Amino acid sequence: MKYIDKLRNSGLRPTKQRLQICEVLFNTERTFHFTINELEQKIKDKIDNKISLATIYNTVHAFEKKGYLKQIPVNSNQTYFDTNITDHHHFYNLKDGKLIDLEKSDVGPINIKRKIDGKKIKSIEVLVKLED
Amino acid sequence: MKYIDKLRNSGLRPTKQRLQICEVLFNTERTFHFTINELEQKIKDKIDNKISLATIYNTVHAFEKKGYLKQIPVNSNQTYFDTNITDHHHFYNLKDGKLIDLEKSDVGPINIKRKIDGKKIKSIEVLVKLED
DNA sequence: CAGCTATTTAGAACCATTATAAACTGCAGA
DNA sequence: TCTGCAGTTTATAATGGTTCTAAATAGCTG
Repeated sequence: MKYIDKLRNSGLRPTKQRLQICEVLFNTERTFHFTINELEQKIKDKIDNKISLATIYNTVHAFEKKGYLKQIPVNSNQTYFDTNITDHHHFYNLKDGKLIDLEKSDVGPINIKRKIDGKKIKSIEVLVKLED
Repeated sequence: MKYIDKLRNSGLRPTKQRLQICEVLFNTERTFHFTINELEQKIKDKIDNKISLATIYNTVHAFEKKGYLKQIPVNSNQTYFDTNITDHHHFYNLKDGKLIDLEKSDVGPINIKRKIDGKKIKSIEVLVKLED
C-alpha cells in the first residue's frame, strides 16, 4: 500500500510484481548498489512467488526512467544501478568490483569551465577507482 | 619501424598486426574515442590484409594493460576506449552517444576528502552528461 | 636453421540484455 | 458487478558484444 500512490502518480500500474520489487528496492534502511542478477537473487530470497527475469528488467528500466533508480557509469560486463538517487559519486574498488558511495560533500565542488553550444549539463558523475 | 621499440619495450612482440593497429591508433593528428567495432572498421579501411576480430580484442586489451589506451566509463552496450591517455575527463552527449574530451584544465581540481583504509586512488574520472 | 613460445585465427561458446507473442490483470466505464 | 481494453507479465527465443579454444603461424634466441 506504501508504494501504490508512488507508482500510480508516475503512470505505472501498481501490479503485484512492481510492489514487491519496490519492497526489495526501497523498503530498506540503507540505499544500495545492485546488478540485475543480484536483484533477482534478493527478490527470490524475500518473496515466495516467482518474478520473471524479463519483468525485473522491465521494472528496473521503468523505475530508472521515472528517476527512482540511477545507473552508475562503470566499465563492467553488467549494468550497475543505485537506489540512492541523490547527487553523489562513487568509489570503485577494482579488486572486487564493489562500489562505495561518496557523498557530494566528500568531493567538493566541481567546476566545468567548458561549455558546449546548445547543450546543457544533465549530470556530473565522478568515479574514483581504488587499488591496493 | 616507428612502433617496434615501443612494443618491444613493453614486452609485446612487434607483430605485423600489432604494428598495423598501432598505425591506426597512434599515427594520427588527434586522439580519438572508439569502440571495438569502430576500430575494426577503421582497420579495414586503412590496410589491405585482414586482422581477425579476436586479435583486435587481444591487442586493444594488451595496449590498455600497458597504458597506451584507456577505457572510458560510460553506460553503453559497447566498451569505449580512448587514445588520449592524459589525465582528462569527458562530456557524454546522450542524444548521439558521442564523447567529447574535457581537458583537466577545463574541470578544475577535484578534491576527494574521504579516504578508504588500505586503498589508494588509481584514477579519478568525471563524466558530464549533456542533453538538449 | 632449430626449436620454443608468443601470437593469430576462425569459429564456437558465453552471457547480459532485449524482443516476441501469448496469457493475464488492473481499471475505467457501463 | 461485469466488460473490454490497454498495460503487464511471462517463458522463451533472439541478439550481439566479448571471451574461449585449439590448431596454425610467426618472432626470437641460441
